[in-house]
Amino acid sequence: MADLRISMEFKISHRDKESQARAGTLITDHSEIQTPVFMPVGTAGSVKGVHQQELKNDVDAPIILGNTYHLYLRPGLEVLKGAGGLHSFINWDRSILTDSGGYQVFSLAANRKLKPEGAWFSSHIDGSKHIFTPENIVDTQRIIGADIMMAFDECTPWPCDLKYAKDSLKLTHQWLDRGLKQFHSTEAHYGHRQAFFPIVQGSVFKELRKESARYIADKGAEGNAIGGLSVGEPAEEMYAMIEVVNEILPDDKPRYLMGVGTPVNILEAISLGVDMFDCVMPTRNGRNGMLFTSEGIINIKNRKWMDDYSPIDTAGNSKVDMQYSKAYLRHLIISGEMLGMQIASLHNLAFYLWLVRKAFEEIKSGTFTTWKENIIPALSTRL
RNA sequence: GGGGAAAUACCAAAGUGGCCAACUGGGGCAGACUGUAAAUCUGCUGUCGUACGACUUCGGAGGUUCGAAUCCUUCUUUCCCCA
Repeated sequence: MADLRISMEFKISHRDKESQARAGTLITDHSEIQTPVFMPVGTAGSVKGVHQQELKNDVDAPIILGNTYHLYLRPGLEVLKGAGGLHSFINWDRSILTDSGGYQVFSLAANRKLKPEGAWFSSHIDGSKHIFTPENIVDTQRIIGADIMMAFDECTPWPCDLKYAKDSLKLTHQWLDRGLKQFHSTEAHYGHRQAFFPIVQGSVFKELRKESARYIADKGAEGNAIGGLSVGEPAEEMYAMIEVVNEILPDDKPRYLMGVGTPVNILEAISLGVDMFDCVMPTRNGRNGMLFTSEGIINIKNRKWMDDYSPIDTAGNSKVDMQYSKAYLRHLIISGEMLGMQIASLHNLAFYLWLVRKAFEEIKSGTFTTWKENIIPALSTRL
C-alpha cells in the first residue's frame, strides 16, 4: 500500500511554555489556516443564516464544515458531482472539512442499525433506507471534494458502559482500517488534494482512550481527531480525556476536537494541545437568542435588554456588533424576524473566530495561559 | 321602533350543576441547546407559599341548590338582523 500522500502542510510556529498550546499554520489547496482554528458548521451546504460572503469578509473563516450524511441525502451525489463538488456548488473557495456521518450514528440512533459492515439509516427526510460503510463514506467525501475527510466512526453516547464503549471502539477501529484502505486506493476528483483524519473514540474511559490514541497514532495520518466528547459528560471528564489522548497523538500533526464547544471549552482544549474545533453552538444558539460576547453570555430574549440601546458587543469583532443595538436585536429575535437570527449567528461566529485568532496571538507572544485565565471569568459570565 | 345573540383569566376561545383555578392557541416570563432531523424544545403564567395546601375568580346584583362559570330573576354592556 502506498504511503499517505502529503495533502496538506502543518507547521507549528509557536508553543506556549506553561501549557500544551501551540500556534501554527495548516495549508490545504484551498486556504492557509492559522491554528488554533474554529470551523463554522455548514451541515447541508450552508452555514445557517450566514452568507458565504459574510463568512469570508466579516467572520474571515478559513475553513467550514459540511456533513456527508446530509449532503448525500440532499441534494444527493449526482447533483454534487454535476456541480463539480461542494466548493463549486456553494461558491466557497476556501477549505472544507466534511464530517463522515459518524455523529449521525449517535444523534439519529433511533433511525439506524449498526452492523459490522456499516450503519443502516432510515432517512430523516423520507424514511428511505441507506447503508453507510467506511468505504462508501470515503467515496462520498471524494465526490463532495472536502479538503479534509473524516473517517466513519461511531460517536458513542453518554453515559455508556465499558462493554459498550469497548465494542464500539473495536468497530470504529475496524472501520478506520477499511476507510484508510479505500482512501489509499482512490483519487481526488477535482484536482485538489484531500486529507483523511481518523477519529479517537473510547468514551470517558482513559484506558480505552489511550488504546484508541495509540491505534490512531500508528496510522500516520496528516491530522487526527478526537470524537465522542461533549455529548453530555461533565467538562472535567472531557478535559481529562483530551489530556491523555494528546499525550499520545503525534505532536507534529493537527489535532481536531470534534463538536466542541463553548468559548471556555475551546480555550481549555487549546491549552491541552488541540488545534481545530467545530461546533453548532454559535449558529444554533445564536438563532435561539444566545450571544457570546466579550463581556459574557447574553440571552437576548430576556426582558432586560428591551431598552438597552448599546451596541451588541462593544468589542466590535464583527461589523454588526456596532451597527445594531441589543434592543433592536432583541426585537428581531422576539419577533421571529430572520434578520435577527442572521445577525446573532454572524456575531457569534465572528466572536468565535476572534477568540481563536486572539489565542494564536497570545501563544505567539508567550502570554497565552495568563490571558486565558484572565478572560475565562468574562466568557462564562451570564449577563 | 321591532326581533335575535352574546358577556369566561393579558388576548382569542372551550367548558353549560360536582372530575374547574377553569381545555387549547396566542401573548408574556424564564430555561435548554456542544462533529445541526433544531428559525427547535421544555417549564411557568389568579393571589400567597419552596411544597402539601390555603384563599379570591368566569359582566354587576340577588336567588335556587348539599354544591353554580354552568339553572332562575334583574340590571349593565356589546354585536347582528328587520324597519
